[in-house]
Amino acid sequence: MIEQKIRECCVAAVKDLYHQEITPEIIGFERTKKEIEGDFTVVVFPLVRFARKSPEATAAEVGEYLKSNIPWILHYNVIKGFLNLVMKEAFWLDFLEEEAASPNFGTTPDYHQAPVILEYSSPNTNKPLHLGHIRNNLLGNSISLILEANGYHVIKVNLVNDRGIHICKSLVAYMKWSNGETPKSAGIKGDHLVGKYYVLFEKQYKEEIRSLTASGIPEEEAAKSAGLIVEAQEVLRRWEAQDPEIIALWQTMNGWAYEGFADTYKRLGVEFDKTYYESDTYLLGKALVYSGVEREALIRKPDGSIWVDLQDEGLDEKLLMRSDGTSVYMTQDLGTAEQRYNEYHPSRMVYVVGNEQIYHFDVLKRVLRILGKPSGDAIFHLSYGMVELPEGKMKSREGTVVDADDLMEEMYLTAEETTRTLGKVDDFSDKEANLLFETIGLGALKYFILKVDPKKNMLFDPKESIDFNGNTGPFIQYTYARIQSLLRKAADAGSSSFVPRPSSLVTQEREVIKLLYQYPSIVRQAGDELSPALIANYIYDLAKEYNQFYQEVPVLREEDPAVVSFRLELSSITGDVIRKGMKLLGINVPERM
RNA sequence: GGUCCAGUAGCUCAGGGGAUAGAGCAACAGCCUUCUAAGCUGUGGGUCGAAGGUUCGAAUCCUUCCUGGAUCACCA
Repeated sequence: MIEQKIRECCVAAVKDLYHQEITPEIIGFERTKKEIEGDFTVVVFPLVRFARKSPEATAAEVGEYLKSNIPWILHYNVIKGFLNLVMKEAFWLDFLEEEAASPNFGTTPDYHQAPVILEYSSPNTNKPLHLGHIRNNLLGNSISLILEANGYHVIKVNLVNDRGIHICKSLVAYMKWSNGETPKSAGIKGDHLVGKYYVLFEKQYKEEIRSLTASGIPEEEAAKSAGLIVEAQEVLRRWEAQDPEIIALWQTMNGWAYEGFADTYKRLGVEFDKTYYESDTYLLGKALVYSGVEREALIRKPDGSIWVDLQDEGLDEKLLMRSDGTSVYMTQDLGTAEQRYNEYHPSRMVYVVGNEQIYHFDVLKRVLRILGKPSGDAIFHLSYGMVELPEGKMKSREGTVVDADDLMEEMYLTAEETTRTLGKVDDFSDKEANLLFETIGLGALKYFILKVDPKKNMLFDPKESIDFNGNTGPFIQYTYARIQSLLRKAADAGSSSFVPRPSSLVTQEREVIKLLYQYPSIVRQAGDELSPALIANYIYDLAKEYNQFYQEVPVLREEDPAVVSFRLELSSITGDVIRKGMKLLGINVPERM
């Protein structure tokens, strides 16, 4: 890595020239800005106090030292405290031949012993997936691929929320009003059918509360005493008592939901190594909590409920077990964390969960620590921001939820319309064309979501369809398809595979190579920060740079066959990096579009 | 009220101690007899929420304030 070499050489320069010891980290090292001549820039301001000279003089002396000690440096220039280094072309050409052309470029060989457990998706069986889940799933899927590229063994797990009072609500509604309809008889996707009954319950429940309050009952009391909610609670009791009738219906309706989810996951392109169900895990953690009481790390209140007191740590008291001895979400999460930790001995357990649960994970880690469990330190909550609509947060009650299946279908249709209008598929078979629409539509959606920093909230306006021009998935896909078109034409013309070295590089070639050089460090950084956005923005920069090259520099039209051959090679490598980078985002690229 | 996150061009987003703050969209003006115009080039557009502070240097770090959001359930 040239950066390390240059940093070390700067340390040596300060030692030899100024007889001072410095550490490599204090040196500023970056890519040279585009308008200025140079490939890499050393910021020497931090060195001037050791040199006791002006920034310009320091930069010049260090520059001279670097040039005579690092053979790859051709020359340098100094602007204020910025030492701009120009590398020899051989440096870039060696890089292309020896690194970029390698199939493993940008991936680290498998070297991490302990796996990483990555939990994401975590749907609720009474609601179909919506845009928020899409972000979650795309992030989880992409992060798993990025971690794998960085040499980690990733175990992707899904924890399905398939029990609880909310699930019982859809059961009650179904028993009352369905007349036994099924996804098949209703012609509705399973998860949507279940969701329909959940919504119906909420609607009727609200109606019931309204009529109760109209007859003079306070709202709070009405919400508790309404017949529907009482029924749902009764169903929950029967469920916990394993009532065969309830269990059977519960299994049937959950089965419908899973069939629906499976379709959505498939179209989104996400998958899991293991699926956990809360109905299996909700009792886990109780023993942990009891042992915590015995060790007096937790508090049992007179009514029997168990709490953890985090007030010394600046938080509140938090319930861990109800007074009737039943467990809450936290109890279960304590249990599953321990279970996974003991099963896989992971180096990290990453949870892709929305930022509304920051407090939950904070408490979870603290409680595990209080209980003396090391699993708490392995937990990392990847908290991502919400997807907001122009009018604010998505609310299922107000019908402002953007459904995942609908959105994917819309993207497909928009892709089809745009593509047909442009006349791009006139010579495609139906099958090829449909595949292309899916690739472009889903590519646009995925890129749109993944290009923004996971931590930040993002805005989605359903009225404005996701763009296909500019900083978008289709733009990148188009660039890739263009490259493949060039390569096909060249292959047809029978150009040789021998790639001679060009006598010199034009600016556009050099800029593309410099960006290619960044790729491995971007992949590493994306792995360190668990941020697909870094890959997305990088691939965009690369595609944009390549397009400029493509537009301004002849490839096949070039007369010198050696230059043609080199430019094809550069194009081919760029195409490979675009494909690999997009793959890390879970986005496919088409050979033609 | 406590805690946490965010505020950068009209809009959506990059940049998270270094040079004159960048892209895309939208607007306007160019570029297809030549490798795919889902492209390329150019123009306009900014007191980086505000004020202080640290620093040779601050959009970036610290403090306070303003605005928006999240969260603080015997929900998950």
